[in-house]
Amino acid sequence: MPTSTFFNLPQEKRNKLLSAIKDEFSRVPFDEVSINKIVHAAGIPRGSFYQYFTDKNDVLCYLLSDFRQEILGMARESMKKSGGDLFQLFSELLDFTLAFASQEQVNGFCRNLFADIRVNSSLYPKQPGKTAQEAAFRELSPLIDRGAYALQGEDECFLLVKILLLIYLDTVTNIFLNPQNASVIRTQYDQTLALLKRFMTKEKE
Amino acid sequence: MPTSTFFNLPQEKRNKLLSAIKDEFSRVPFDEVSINKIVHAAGIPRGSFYQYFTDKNDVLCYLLSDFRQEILGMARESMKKSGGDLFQLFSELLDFTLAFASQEQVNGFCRNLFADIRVNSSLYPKQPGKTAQEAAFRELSPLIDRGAYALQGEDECFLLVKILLLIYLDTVTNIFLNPQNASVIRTQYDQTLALLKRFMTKEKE
DNA sequence: ATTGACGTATGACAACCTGTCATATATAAT
DNA sequence: ATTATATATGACAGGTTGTCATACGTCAAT
Repeated sequence: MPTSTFFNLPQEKRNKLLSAIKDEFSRVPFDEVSINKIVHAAGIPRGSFYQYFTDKNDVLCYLLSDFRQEILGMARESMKKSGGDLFQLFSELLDFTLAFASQEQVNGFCRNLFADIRVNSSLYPKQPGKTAQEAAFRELSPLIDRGAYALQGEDECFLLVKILLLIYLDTVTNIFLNPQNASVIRTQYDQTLALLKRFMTKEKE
Repeated sequence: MPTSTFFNLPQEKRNKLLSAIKDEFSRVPFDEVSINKIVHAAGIPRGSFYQYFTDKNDVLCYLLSDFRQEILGMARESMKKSGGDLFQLFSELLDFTLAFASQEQVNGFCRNLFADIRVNSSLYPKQPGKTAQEAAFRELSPLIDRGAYALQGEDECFLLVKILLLIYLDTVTNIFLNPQNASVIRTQYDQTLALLKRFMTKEKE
């Protein structure tokens, strides 16, 4: 998070800096963001930047914290309206996000942010229709015991595999980041699988 | 992917380079990886590196393609043994991944890789027990209509929200990367929500 | 054996980047 | 008026990257 010095800045100066930051984050993906370019555009000396932020990451955190606030606010609204319908919430959440992101300046930022996640992980090659998920599914598909699950058609089977992949990836990531919590996270993983299994497995006749 | 020149390299030289690459990718997260350090450690001139790889990303792709192969191989095995049990597969998958990653050199690499994804996204602050997921859940939890879902206890409710969040995030990412496919991806999202809803919603009495 | 063609190797170069630090300046407090 | 504290500044050291003109080695055909 930015230092207090940053928040004490005269409005005008802070806005100019913020605008420069957003422009730069919209221009290129995160790892190509240049602090040099930011300070130049904002017309502040290089040293000042480091008075406000410790580093590029710090800036990103700040930008995202705003975004998170917006999302949460919207979520509360939706839940109130629907009387607590989770699925309704997540349906609206996507609309909201896309609407939010389609603002001129925000759009480039989002694109670069997400491009970054994906490219860095490189688990998701870019060719549409040829994602790693789809490739993996095509490999596994013929091996799946089709009779076992209460799924309607090939499509739903794909969706289930996709869900499982997401959970798997998230778990692995979590464990690497918090090795000390590995066993808790592992347990949660097993529980999640069990939960899905309970609902998706066809009753034996 | 590396150029053919790279694969034509004499074994010894290629191995030395590969080893240097793995060391460097184990040392620091992706965006701090230094091609300079790699070529120095491998004892090859700087220009040569660019003869083989176009760039850092290229190297990562190559490293990950190996990894993906291993995973896929294991998956086929598991499916054969279990007769196509998806949940069994994903349970074993995590074990396999963690075992694979606990090899000395691989471990650092994995840690850095995943750290990168997370830190860059910054949606996942580091404090254990205080992930964005958990924070979001605590916010939403009281608003959820507890009677609506066939879930057992608070824990399962949390797991469901977590799953929904993963799917949401994945969808948003996908749309930003393939805006031209937005509507297809959107449809898939809706289908996934519907699928989960069908199973998780309690029958009305 | 000479010539050319091709793939490969090389390292100097220009252009950029970052984080720090000693110094200067402003602002407030005694 | 003096001291303390907060902020501003920009030069600097040490790094990075990708390119390119040049040099090398090998193989084939004249």
